[in-house]
Amino acid sequence: MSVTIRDVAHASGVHVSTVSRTFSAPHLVNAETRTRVLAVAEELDYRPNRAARSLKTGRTNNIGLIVPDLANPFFSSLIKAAQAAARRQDYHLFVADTDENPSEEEELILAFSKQVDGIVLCGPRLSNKALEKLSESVSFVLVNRLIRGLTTVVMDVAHGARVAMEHLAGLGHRRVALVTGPAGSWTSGEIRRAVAEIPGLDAVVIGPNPPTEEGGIAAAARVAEAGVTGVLAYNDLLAIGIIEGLEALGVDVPGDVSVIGFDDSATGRLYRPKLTTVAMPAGAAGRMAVDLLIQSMSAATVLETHLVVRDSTAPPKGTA
Amino acid sequence: MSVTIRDVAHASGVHVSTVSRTFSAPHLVNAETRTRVLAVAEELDYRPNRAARSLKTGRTNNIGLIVPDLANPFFSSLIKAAQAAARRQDYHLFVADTDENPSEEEELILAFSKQVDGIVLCGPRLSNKALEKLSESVSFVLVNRLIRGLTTVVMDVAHGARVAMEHLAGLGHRRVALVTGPAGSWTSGEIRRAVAEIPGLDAVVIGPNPPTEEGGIAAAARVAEAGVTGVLAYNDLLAIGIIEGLEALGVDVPGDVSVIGFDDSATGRLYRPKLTTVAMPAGAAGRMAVDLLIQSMSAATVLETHLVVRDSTAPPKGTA
DNA sequence: CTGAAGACTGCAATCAGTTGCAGTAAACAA
DNA sequence: TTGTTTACTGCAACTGATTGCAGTCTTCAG
Repeated sequence: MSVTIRDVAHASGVHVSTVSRTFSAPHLVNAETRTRVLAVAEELDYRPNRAARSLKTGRTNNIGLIVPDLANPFFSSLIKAAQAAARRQDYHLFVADTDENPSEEEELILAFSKQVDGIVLCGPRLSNKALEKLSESVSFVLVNRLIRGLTTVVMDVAHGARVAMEHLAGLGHRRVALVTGPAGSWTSGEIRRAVAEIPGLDAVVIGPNPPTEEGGIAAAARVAEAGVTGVLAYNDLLAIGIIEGLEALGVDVPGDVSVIGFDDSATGRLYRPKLTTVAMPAGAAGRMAVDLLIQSMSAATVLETHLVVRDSTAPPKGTA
Repeated sequence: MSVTIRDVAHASGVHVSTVSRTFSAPHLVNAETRTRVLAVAEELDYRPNRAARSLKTGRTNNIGLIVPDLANPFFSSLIKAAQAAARRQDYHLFVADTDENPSEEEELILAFSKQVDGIVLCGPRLSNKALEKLSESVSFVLVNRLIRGLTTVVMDVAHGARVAMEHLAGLGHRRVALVTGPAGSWTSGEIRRAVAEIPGLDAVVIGPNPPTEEGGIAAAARVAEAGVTGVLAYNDLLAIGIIEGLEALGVDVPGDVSVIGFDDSATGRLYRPKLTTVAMPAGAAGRMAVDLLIQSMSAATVLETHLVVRDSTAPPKGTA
C-alpha cells in the first residue's frame, strides 16, 4: 500500500541498501546516484517507516514527557518548549500526566520505555529508589528533582524562597505561612528547608496540599487561623486559591495578608491582584531537558529563579 | 539486551508463535499453556516491542494531536482529556503545536503520518482542499472545523455567540464589537456569521487578531474607538487582553464596556473581573475525538456550548 | 473402528528498513 | 604491468513480532 524503500530502489535502478544509505548515511553514496534516488523518492512521495528503522537500530527518535498535571499552566509552557526543542532535532514527543499519582507514574514510565529513547520526568513523585531502579532500563532526565547520578535540570527554588521571604520581611512582615505542595514533591521540600533556615522570621507550615486552585481555597481557612500577615505558596494556582478563599472569609489581599506564589504563570500574571511570584524558567527547563536527553549527556543543571513583585504583597497593617 | 518473545518461548518450552498468541490472541492458546507463558513473561519482565509489532501489523497504537498553541489553556484541557482517553485504550499520544502556522501544520501531519494510526487536528488552519488531500494518507478527526466527508467534533459556537449577544442585548447594549480570532479559524468565521444574522444589534467586526492576551491588548484601542458598549471576543485570552488594554486607556469593565469571552478557561474564571464567557466543552471534545479515532468511526459530532455569566458584563451606562 | 471435527501448536514467510562484509571498477603508485 | 587504495554498490542476514497454513492429538459421532 504505502511506498517502501524497495519501490524507490526498483524505480531508480539501484539496490535497497543504496536507497537506505542515501537517507541514513548520504556521504557513502555517489553524488549522482544520490540525487537520482532522492528525485525518485520525492516523486513517489516516499517516507521512511520509522517502525522498521527503529526495529533494526533500536532507536526510535521519540521522547516521552511525563508531568503531574497537563492542565497546569506551568507544565504547559514546559511542554511547549520541550516539543519545539524535540522537533528541531527530528524527534517526536509523547506526553502523559500522572494526576499526581506515583503508581500511575511508574506505569507510564514502563509503558513508554520500549517506545522512546528517553523520558523527561517532571516533578516525579516516585521514591529515589524506584527511580534509580527504573533508570536502568530507560534513560531519564529529571526536572525539579535532584538525585545523585541521574541527569537533572532543577530550578533554584531555595534561592527563590529566600528572596521571597526577604521581600516579605522587608515589607515588615514577621509571621508568615508556608503553604506547601504535594507530599512527594522535591521542590516543596526544598522550599520548606530553605525557609526554615531563615532567621528572624516566624514561619508556620501548612501542607501538604494539592497544587491547585481548589487546594488553595481549602487551605485558606488554615491560613486565616494561623495569624499570619504573609503567605508563600508552592505555586501560583495555590496562591490564587488562597486569595480567593481568604477574600471569601473577608480577608483582604494584600491589605490584610500578602501572598506570594511560585511559577510566574500567565494565570497569575493576569490575575487581580496581579500576583507577586517567584519566576520559574519553565520553558528553559523543557528545552534543556530535551537537549540533554538527545545528546545523552549526563549533567546536573541548575536554572536561576527570581522574584517578580506585583500587587499581591504590601506592608502589614499598622506599619502605615 | 532486552528480553524478547524468543527468550520467553525458550524459557517456557513453547514456540515463539505461541507466546505471541498468548498476548495478541489469548483465546487461541490452551489455558494451562497461557498461564505458564504469562508467568515466565512476568518473571523475565518481558514487554512486547511495539516497533516490531507495528512493523508487522501496520498499526502503531499511537495517536497524534496537533493544536495551534500548546500553551493556550483551552487546548491544555483538551489535551489532558485526550491523553486520558487514549491511555485507557492503550494508545499513546504525540503532541505538537503549529504556532498558528499552516505550513508547519502540514509538515507536522506529514511527519506524524507514518507513525500514528490517526491524527486529531484541533482548529486546523489549512485549506479544505489541503486537508482533504492529506486525509487520503492518514485518518483524521477534526476538532472545531467542519468539512464534508471528514470526521469532526465541533462545538456549537454559533449558538454560543447568539446567546452571548442576547445576553448583551438583554442588558440594554445596542452597539457591540466582535473581536475575531485568527484568519484561518473556522470557529471565528462561524461566530462572525452567527452575529451578522442577529437583528437589532449593531455589530462592528474587529479582526483578525492573534488569539492571545497580547492580541487583545493590541485590539483594545480599536475597541475603544469603535464607540461600543459591549464586546464579544474570540476567546478568553483575547477577552482578558481587551480588558487589560481598555483599563489602561481608562475604560472601566464592566462599568463602561461589557466583555464576553469564549472558552471558560481557568484563567478567565479566576481573572478579576470574573469573566462572563461561553463555555466550550474542551475536555469532552478531546475525549470524543480520540474515541472516534480509535473506533475509526466517521461521524459529525456537535457539542453544546452555554453562557456562563460572571462579572465582566453589566448594563450600559445611563441605563441605571 | 473409521472419519471428521475441534483445539492447539509449530513452521516459516513476512513486515521495511539497516549494516557488516564482499565484490567491482577506476585511479594511482611502483 | 602489477599491486594497492579508494569509492561505491550489492548481498544477505538481522531486528522482534504476527499469522496463514499445516500438522498432531483428542474427542466424539456414526
